[in-house]
Amino acid sequence: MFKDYKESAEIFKAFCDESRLKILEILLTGEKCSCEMCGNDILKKLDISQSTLSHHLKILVNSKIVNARKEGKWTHYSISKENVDYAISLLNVLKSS
Amino acid sequence: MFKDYKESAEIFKAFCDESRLKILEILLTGEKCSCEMCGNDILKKLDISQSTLSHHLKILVNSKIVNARKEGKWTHYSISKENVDYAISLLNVLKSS
DNA sequence: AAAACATATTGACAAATATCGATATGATGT
DNA sequence: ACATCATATCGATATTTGTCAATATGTTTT
Repeated sequence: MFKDYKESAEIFKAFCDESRLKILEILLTGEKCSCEMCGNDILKKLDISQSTLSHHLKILVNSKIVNARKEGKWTHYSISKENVDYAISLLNVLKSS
Repeated sequence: MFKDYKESAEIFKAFCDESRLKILEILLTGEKCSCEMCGNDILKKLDISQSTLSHHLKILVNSKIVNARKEGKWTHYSISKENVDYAISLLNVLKSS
């Protein structure tokens, strides 16, 4: 059973938007610093503005599925495999009984 | 990688709303016919109206996470473990590399 | 400390979503 | 076939979300 509906719903928000799935897919190739995220290449690939990217990154970090590690000028973003595992464990509950 | 962003996002929509998580939790105890869903007990527990429940059930069925089996007067709802597994497999991708 | 650059926040708006009460639809039992 | 009951749809509204351009903030380099 889910202990905290609000928190669980929050976690899955990470995955229910196309742009965020694309961002996660990019992070799948390894940690990316924000300079790489905002560099024209990736932004162009996503086809969203810099502020929209920032908004989505905030949601991803908020859901704890993405880690943000600040190092001087840049923030480095990476997928939290630990919390992906936690999300998976929540889904696994739905297979019980 | 995600083949179809739109479809994947759709699947995870099942889990990103508190009411839907509560409905899934109820279905976790086994298939429920709509009479049981709409019976006062469950509806009261969810604290939503009948039409709102119907709306959420539609989203759940649409995401394929919930099966709807029509049998005469009633529709029987159950969790599709197969598609929960599919959702899990999508999340597992995020742990690779 | 000023300039340059990266990123977050703000304010505005459109689109999507959650919700309700009322009504329509569709199946069952009489 | 009519009445009843279960559930879906409709129409309305409030809230949330995604998006952008503009601006603010915060870091680095000169």
